[in-house]
Amino acid sequence: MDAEYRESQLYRIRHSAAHLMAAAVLEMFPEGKVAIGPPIEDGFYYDFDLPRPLTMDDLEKIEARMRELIAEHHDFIYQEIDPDEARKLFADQPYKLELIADILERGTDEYGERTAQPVLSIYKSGPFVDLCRGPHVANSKEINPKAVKLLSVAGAYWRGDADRPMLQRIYGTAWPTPKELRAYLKWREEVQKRDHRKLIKQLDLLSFHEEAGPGLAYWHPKGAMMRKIIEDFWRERHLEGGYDFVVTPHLGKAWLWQTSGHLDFYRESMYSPMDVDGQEYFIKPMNCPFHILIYKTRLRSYRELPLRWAELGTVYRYEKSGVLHGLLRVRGFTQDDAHIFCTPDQIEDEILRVLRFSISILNAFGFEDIQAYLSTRPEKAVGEPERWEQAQASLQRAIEAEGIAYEVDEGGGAFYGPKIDLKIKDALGRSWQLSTIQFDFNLPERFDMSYIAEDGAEHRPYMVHRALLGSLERFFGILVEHYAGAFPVWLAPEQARLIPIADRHVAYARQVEDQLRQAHIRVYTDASSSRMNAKIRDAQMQKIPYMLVIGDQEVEANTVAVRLRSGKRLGALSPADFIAHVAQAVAQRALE
RNA sequence: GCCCACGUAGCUCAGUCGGUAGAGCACUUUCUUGGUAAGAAAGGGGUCAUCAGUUCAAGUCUGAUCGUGGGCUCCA
Repeated sequence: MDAEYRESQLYRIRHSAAHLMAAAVLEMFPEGKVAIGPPIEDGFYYDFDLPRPLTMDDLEKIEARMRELIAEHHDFIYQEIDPDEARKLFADQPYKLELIADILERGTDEYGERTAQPVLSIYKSGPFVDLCRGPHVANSKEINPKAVKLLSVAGAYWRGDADRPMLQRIYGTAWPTPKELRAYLKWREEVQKRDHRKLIKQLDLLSFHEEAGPGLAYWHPKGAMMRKIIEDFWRERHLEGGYDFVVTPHLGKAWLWQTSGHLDFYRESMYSPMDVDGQEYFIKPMNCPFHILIYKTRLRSYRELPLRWAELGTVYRYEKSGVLHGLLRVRGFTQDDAHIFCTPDQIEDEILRVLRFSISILNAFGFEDIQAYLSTRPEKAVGEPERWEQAQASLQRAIEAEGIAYEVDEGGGAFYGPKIDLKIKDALGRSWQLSTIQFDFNLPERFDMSYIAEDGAEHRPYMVHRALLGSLERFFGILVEHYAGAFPVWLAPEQARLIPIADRHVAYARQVEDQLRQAHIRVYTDASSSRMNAKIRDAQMQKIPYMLVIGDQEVEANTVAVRLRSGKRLGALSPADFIAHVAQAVAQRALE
């Protein structure tokens, strides 16, 4: 949340709306307890401890009451108070008492942020008084009652702590004008329409099976076709980018995971071990230890570094049941993983190279808006400080050399090394983290990796993990939402559908189909008994880029009548011309 | 994992007060052979997520389990 927003009138409107919502809720539940209620991106929430779960009916009543409160033109009055007054005022509000204690003892405000001076302040608006630092609107008339809407109820832990009570959080949104509210609600609808969980079903791309285990994706022929296209592209680019490929097993003995440290730090996210001949084996949650074993099969010379080893490695992680979410959070997924092993003086070049490589691949998939996040050394960390310094400097210089916008998360790195994450913005303006480029000072140590340097002595190589798309499953889900299922021609699982108007045109359609297939166009003939209109509708709903209508005229002239999914018609083209047209669209990665 | 909600045909959903289940689409068959987003008719299709319980009687009420959704926590 940026500083500009915090200073804005909109922020005040939302914050004040949250207070009025709390007022309405307390009228409904006089014995209810209030927690906190800040503005957030696109709206606000307030957390409550109430005697019963809220329903959508309640929400409507609360919203109606909020509008009345707004219309009553209450002033929001700021007042500083001393601790005793505060404790008295909020005597029956245990969450507020806890906040008061925190503010006084820890010098934090009600959101847990440090403040210069512990100041207790309240805001009064009508009958409702809240412990609050503000800011608020001066009077509720600054809130447009028709630009406020309550959206949902959800559970939320007090202070975000899973060991503390579960509260009920009401989410709402508020905007300067009803028009902006409508635009926001429309955007939310668009988000729902593009939901990949819906689209992968409608477009017959993937499925999940509760009988066979949650969080495990099944790729149908069309989904698998797209995955093949993505993988082929990925491999080709990696060859051009100087990578070699490795392939490693899906499981390994406990020794491997003890050595890597996963069993110490990560065990609760790993699938339970299986007993094989009295030995514990684990399904892999990561590929790195396997790549290291390959590295260690012989002595390595500085002359053969850097090594860049890539693998589409399928890993399994036991994610908690409540966090699974379509393709975006699964338990089995394929990382587009690679590890770079290099010498200290190669680091700078390697990082720049991998960053450029990553950006060019993201661009190819239609993601142009990229931001970088640099995470640096946390308090608890392994590895020599000089190495951290060098690694962080090389990361930062690479980002700056590429001229992409970035933010630094000081101390936000993993204990084993600093990293750059790349986030893209999709067609709806939402950010998704895709690429990650991270140093690892831990594993080379634990596995005692080395190379022989010019001086004839053993040295520890630098190791960089990187994934560009992240996981193929998640990336696929993001692609589906980005394109709303209408994929660019090069990615579309079915690029063209032949639509014979009557049965007598089917034979010619089959002939064209064969011709197009020889040109590697992914094409199918709709030979059903439906009318042409129905066939077109079906192809439209499947978001197929090209519909090729074939009737008497086309058979006669040896052409196809080309319709795009936009509704635009290209007229009659010979099969050869159509092939050339598609080749062009594929080369340009055009949407058409 | 936690809070709340939900789970009915392949899909999207309806099902009132507890009285043995319905629609549209899809599918099959027949008729229709058409010119750029749904031609018509007939037919098949259900252990109402699963397992227990209450009841003369459960899709409907209760509990547990599994799964899904909105969030929270987590994502070294």
